Parts: sequence; structure tokens; C-alpha cells
Amino acid sequence: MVTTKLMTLMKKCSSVKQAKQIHAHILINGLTFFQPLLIHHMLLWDVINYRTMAQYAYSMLHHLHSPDSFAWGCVIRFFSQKGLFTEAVSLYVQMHRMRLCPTSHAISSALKSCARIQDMLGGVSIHGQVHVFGFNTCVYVQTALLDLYSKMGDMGTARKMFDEMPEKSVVSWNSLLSGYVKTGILDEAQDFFDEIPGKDVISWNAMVSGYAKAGNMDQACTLFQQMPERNLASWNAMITGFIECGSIASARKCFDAMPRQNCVTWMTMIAGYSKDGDVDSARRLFNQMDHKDLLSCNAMLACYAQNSKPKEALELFNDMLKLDINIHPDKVTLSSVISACSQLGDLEHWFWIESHINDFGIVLDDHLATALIDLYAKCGSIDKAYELFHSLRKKDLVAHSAMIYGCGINGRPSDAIKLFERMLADCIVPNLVTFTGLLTAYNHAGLVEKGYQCFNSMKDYGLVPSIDHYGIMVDLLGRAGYLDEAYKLIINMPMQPNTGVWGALLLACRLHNNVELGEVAVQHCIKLESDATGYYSLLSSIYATVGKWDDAKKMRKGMEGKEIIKIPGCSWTSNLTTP
DNA sequence: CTAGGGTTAG
Repeated sequence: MVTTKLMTLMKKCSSVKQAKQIHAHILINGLTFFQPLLIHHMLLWDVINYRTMAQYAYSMLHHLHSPDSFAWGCVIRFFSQKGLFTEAVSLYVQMHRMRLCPTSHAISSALKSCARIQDMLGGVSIHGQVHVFGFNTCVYVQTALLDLYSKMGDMGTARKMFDEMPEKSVVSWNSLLSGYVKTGILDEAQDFFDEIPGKDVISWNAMVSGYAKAGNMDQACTLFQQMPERNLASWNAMITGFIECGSIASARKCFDAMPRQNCVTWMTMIAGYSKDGDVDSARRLFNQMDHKDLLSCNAMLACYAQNSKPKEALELFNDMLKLDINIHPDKVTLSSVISACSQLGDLEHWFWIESHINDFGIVLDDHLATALIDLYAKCGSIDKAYELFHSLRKKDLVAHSAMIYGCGINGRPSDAIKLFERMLADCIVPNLVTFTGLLTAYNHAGLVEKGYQCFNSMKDYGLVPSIDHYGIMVDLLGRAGYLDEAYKLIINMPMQPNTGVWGALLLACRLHNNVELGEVAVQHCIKLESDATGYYSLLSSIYATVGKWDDAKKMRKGMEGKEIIKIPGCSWTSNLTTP
């Protein structure tokens, strides 16, 4: 009587509170035999605060009356389903230590977790246990294993496993297919795809996505039209492809044409607009979303952070915290937020976040630490930045570039060079951002000669200087008094100079009181920017310094009246913009 | 239970 009531209760258990009540009931009546079943049932529901549920299941597991591999398997599967991969693997290890014989659920879930967190060592040791526990013929376990190798890029082993499998499902085929697609072997993928006996949507999607990512939109479109059945993922793959090759308009056409959109669709479009620099369109889409999830918020946040709108980013972050619809920030959220703080030079804001970081359940990783290096360096705490840099598990290109830049703006050119040399010794290939940091270091130290050498060495790494690099060089040359050289550099630029470049020249002209070039620079600045007040006042102070009082006065007057000002003796300069 | 479409740092 009691047990039937218990069974019905357990089947309805969908919250931590209910689980606790039922558990109490079980303990009072001495029905510990039901504990594993309770775990099984309470994890079947898709609860909102699954983390609390996971925690409770975990603690129950350790207080079981007798160890039970079924219960362990349930929790491991739950963890891997919810993305708690590290936890799933460590649970599996604990289970193994207790000498419990794993279920196929436990093994396949643990393998999936290893694949996701790139834990090859763990994966291979579980592979060994697959033989010991006799799962050689279990399709689920075999497919999970094959997927592990496929995800690790070891297509040889994956293929071998596939060929030796006595029984294959369409999942096994698809897993290997996506491996071929991901490693970029599209010809082989296409051949393999043609062989799949019962192709399903997922097989087609993998192929479409492969061509789309490779930039072959023609082939992607052809396949997309041939597909017997399309789902959201098919459309989303096409949108991703269009965005990848820069045709945001085609992506939008796809977006409008599809029967309905989901979170992935919205987020992909938002990220697409972000890459395109179209913040307004991104925000418009974001506002139209009914159910904003964590990932779409992250995409919008990243859009703000990457398009120099740090204030808007922080505003959105605060909204996320306010909304309390379970939009819990994660690591991705924070990396954008840190970037925003860095752009504002707002270390205080980070301190506030840091004090709440445990509430968010976030642990600092290399990715976040790298964002922090930049933040601390920009706020002048170079020692703290160094400390973080040394604490990194793996120092990659981005981390080195951040640190080099940090040394650059904190007046430590020799440290920047040392970092750069160590980086090269570690076979990390520098990119444009690395050189931004290096050139900044030379600029800050006023090392013209070395800076120029560095600038010229960029081509040795196959790099073409961007407009920002030219800006730094103009600043470096100009500050040191090489105004003509700076000007020559500008007119020989392969791209159209922007206000950053001309502004740097203007500033240098102010520093060295060069009227002639100052007028040229201003002429270009006002052509490129509507609000020219700052430029005029710079020019005006040059006039004042060299004693051209009339011109200085004219400048001031023009600024007050906001009229268009004709700069004296400059009619010839307009011919120089288009060499 | 195992496969597909997506967000992050310089």
C-alpha cells in the first residue's frame, strides 16, 4: 500500500522540495531500497534549477544505503545531459573506484563528457574498461566511443571502430560523417554521406553545414534544396554559412523565409549583425525575441563589447541580473563584461562582479584570466596582470598579445620585447593584434628606429599592417618630430586614412607647432567627421603659438558660430587624399 | 543513453 503511493509520488517528483519530502518518507519507513528509483525519477524532469537538483542527487548518491550502479548511472547521465561534463567524468571515476560495474548509460554518458571537455586520457582509459565490462557489442557505447575519436580529430581510429562495429545505427554513421566534415575532408565526407543507408535530417544537415562553413554556398544551397525534409537546424546552418561569407543580406532573407525561428536562429543573426558592425539591427532583433535565453543575451552583450559600446554592454548585463528569469551569467557573459569594463577603464565594476562570482557559480579559466590581464593592464595594475599571466595554464597567442599590449601602455618596452621573443621561441605565430601591442610599446617609449623596424618586419610574418598600425606609426614618428616622414607614410598608405591617422598627425603638429601640415591634417579630419570642434581648437592653438593671431581668432570665431571654415592656403591639399 | 544548427578573451 505504502509502496504504490510512493511510486506515484516519485513519478510526479519535479522539484527539489518534493524530492526531499519523498526521501524523508523513504527513510522514515525504512524503504531504502527505493532510493535509486527516486534518483531515477527526480532526474527525469526538466526542472529549471537543475543545478540544485544535480547537487541533491549527488548528495543522495553518497548516502545510499548500499552502492548501486543503476543510481550512479542515472546521475552521470543527468550531469552529461545538462552540460556538467567535468562533474560527470569525476563521478564516473568515483564509481569506478567503488568497484561498481558501470551500466551502459554510465559509460556512454562518461564518454560523451570526455569528448566534450577534450579529455582524451579519460576517454582512452574508459575505452579500456569497455572491453573489461563486455560492452563490445553495445551500439550506444560503441557509438559514443567512435564519436569520441571523431571529435578528437582521430579519424583513423574512428573509422577503424566504425568498420569493426557489428551493429551500426544511423547515429554511428552521422557521428563519423560530422568528424569528416569538421576536419575539413569534404570530399571524403561527401562519399561517406552517399553511402549512408538511411540518411536522416541530421545526415543532410551535417553535409549542408560542412559546405556552408567552407564557404561553398552554391553546393550548400543545392543540397538544401534536395533535402527530403528540413528542420530548424538546416535553416540555421544556411544562415551561418551566409554570415560566414559576409552576405548578411542573404542571411536575413533566409531568416525571413523560414517557417519559424528558434533561439539559435536569433542568436546567429544577432552575432551576424555584430560581425557586420550593425549594432542597431542586432538590438532590434534582440528586442523582438519573446524568450531571451542566456546565449542570445551573451551574443548581444558581445555585440556591444566588440563594437565599442561598453556602457550599453554593462547596462544589458545589469538587466540580465534583474530579469531573474534564470538568466544566470556564465563565463561567456563575463568575458564580454570584462571587455566592457576594460574599455571604460572601470576596475571597480569588476571588483563588484568578483565579489559575486561564487554566487554565479563561475570559476576563473584561462579565457577569463586573459580578459582580466587586459583590464588590469589598462587600469595600470601591471603587476596584477603579470600575476594572472603567470597563473595561466596555457599561454596562447591571445594571452601573449594582451600581456605585450599591457607592457606597452605601462611603459615597459623591454618586457614587451621579452614576451614577444619568448612567444616566438614557443612557436606561437604573432598576428596583427600582437604587433599592435609591440608598436604601442615602442611608441610609448619613443623608440622610433626600433618601432620602424618592427613595423617593417610585419611582412616577414605574412601580415599586412592595418589602419591602426599606421595610426601608431604616425603617432610615433610625429611625436619624435619626424613630421614629414609621418606625412609621407600617410599618403603612401594602401587604404584610405581615417581620423585616427590624421588626428595623430595633427597632434604631432601641435606638439612641434607645424602650421603647414597641421592645416592639411585638419582639412582631412573635418572631411571625415562631423564634429570637428576638437580639431579646430588644436589648429587654433598652433596658430596662437606661432603668432598667427588673426588665423587663431578666425578659428575660434568659426567654432562658436559653427560655420564651415575655410582654412587659409589649403586648396591644394584636397588633391592628396586620392594619390 | 550515442549524432546535427550557436555565444566568449587580446
